[in-house]
Amino acid sequence: MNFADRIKKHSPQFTPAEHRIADVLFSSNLLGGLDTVAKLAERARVSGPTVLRFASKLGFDSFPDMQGFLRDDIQNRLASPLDLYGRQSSQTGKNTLCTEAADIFSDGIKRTLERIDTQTLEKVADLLSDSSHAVYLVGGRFTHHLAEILWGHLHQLRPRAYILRTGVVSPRDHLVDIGRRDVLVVFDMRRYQEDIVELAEFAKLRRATVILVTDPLLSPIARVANQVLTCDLDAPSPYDSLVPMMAVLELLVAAVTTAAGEKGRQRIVEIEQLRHFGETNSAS
Amino acid sequence: MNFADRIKKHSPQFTPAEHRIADVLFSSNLLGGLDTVAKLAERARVSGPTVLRFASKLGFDSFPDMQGFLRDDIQNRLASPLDLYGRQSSQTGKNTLCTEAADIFSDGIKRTLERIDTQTLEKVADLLSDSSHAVYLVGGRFTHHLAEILWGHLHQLRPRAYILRTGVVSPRDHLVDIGRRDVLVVFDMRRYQEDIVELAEFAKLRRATVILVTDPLLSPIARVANQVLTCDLDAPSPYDSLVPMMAVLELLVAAVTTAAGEKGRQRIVEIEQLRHFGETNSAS
DNA sequence: CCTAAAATGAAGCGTTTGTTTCAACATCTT
DNA sequence: AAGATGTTGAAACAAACGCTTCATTTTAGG
Repeated sequence: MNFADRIKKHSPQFTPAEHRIADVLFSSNLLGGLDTVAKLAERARVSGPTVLRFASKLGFDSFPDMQGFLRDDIQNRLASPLDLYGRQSSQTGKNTLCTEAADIFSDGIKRTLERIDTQTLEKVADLLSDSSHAVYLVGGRFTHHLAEILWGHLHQLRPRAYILRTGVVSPRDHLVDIGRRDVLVVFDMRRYQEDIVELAEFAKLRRATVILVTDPLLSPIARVANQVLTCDLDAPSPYDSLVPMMAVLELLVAAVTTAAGEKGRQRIVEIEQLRHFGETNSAS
Repeated sequence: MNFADRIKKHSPQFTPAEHRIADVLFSSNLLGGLDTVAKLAERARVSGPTVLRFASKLGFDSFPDMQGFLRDDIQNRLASPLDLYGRQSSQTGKNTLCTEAADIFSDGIKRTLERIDTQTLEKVADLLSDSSHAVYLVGGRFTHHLAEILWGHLHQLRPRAYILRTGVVSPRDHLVDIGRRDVLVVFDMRRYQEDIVELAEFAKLRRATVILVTDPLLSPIARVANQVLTCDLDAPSPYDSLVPMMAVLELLVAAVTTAAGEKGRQRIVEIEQLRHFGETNSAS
């Protein structure tokens, strides 16, 4: 139930002063409820305690408690305009799950990419394309695969790009060579894994540059990261979505490709030649 | 000038910690700014003073001053429904790469998901949720990682889901057990790899059901596949994009989660318990 | 490598806040 | 009219807040 409904539900039990508070709230799109008790009381021409009784009558344990609920409510309302557009189009089409999913994904990507500022993107692209230092990549349970994919692209564009895997040599051991001017790219979304956090902290200890790709709740790594890119998680399933993070990844690839320039192109040609050499050798 | 523009205007002068605050604000539709200094600081993983310096850097006399401005700003946004659309105009082609990329990705996803018809989706979801047969997953050079991710989800929802990797046991050898009622999911996009094609043909020979996720140019596997899902490839870089394919993958997860129903939920609980058991055991 | 400058957070301060108590007031009942 | 019931705000209080100071850490330049 949203906040407005909650007020309407209890309005029969309101006293005159409480009705005045409700009026003030409605006339401000409920936003007046985010002010202080004193300010709201003044606007409704009632006293502080009356405002508090109002909040408690709505079933909240405290005034800040009510404000928290109200914030969530308003956040929903700010996010919903897209829902309206989505529902309109879904009436013409048949298949709700697909169109709904498309809207969720599009929305997540748009918000995620809009959040990225040019400066950060350029800085990250520079760091990833500069082959005078090494780049290490690592990710968590699911995000590891994104690290692998970025590695696949990065490897084509520049030398000294390494992926950290759990294997015979542990990621931590692999990082033993990381140094001052090197870069560690970490993909970490919620249920932030301790081992990944430790890894990032170790890299930071070695004074490496840490680039973090995470969700808006921010991995603990954000504290030590030099550059942070946040990606929405909204999915049509109960799980978190990797789609916006994948979009960010490919945006980075695009930026790095540009930044790598001629050097990168030459390297791709070399790799191509090497691959054909291998194929013709093993195929025969 | 609205609040978002004000942040963007000052963002070049931001320190890393301040950038993190900006990220948290944007990812909450700026609503996080109405919280207390301490709460906002905690969410951005910075200290209180940093939040105050952030507010003062934006030109506000105090934090409550900033909140007042922000409340007005949000009220304006609530009054006019054109929210996301209006934001582009306030920037007018500043960071074109990001907005352009967002459009490319959104379009790719929308076209891809609109193409999927309900029948195919349901059939695939049924096949993937039915644990009376085994499900094998495989992918190419890049798409392998998508197969891994789908496996990660599928494994949580049902038994007998296997990923084919190149290792000590080759994918081909691993498939030796595949039978009439089993399912092979293949991710294959252009530069269709021969080994993957052969694998699919082998599975078909064994009369298994083949589900193919590919690009609109269609992998050769489409000839033998029982169900085909096509995904656009348009990326902001010269490479092919995996974003729409990732979207399809997560759509499948959503559909399978629904189809798996109570059985799937029980399995998740079991896995959770097992994981905690392992943690408490190894942590001590 | 070292040093100057910038960035950041811990601790503490004074203020404001939300909250409680209780007396004054209004309204309704008999 | 007098009491009972419900409503309201002034005052006092403890908790939480925003804010300042300053030492520490981090970064950048020679």
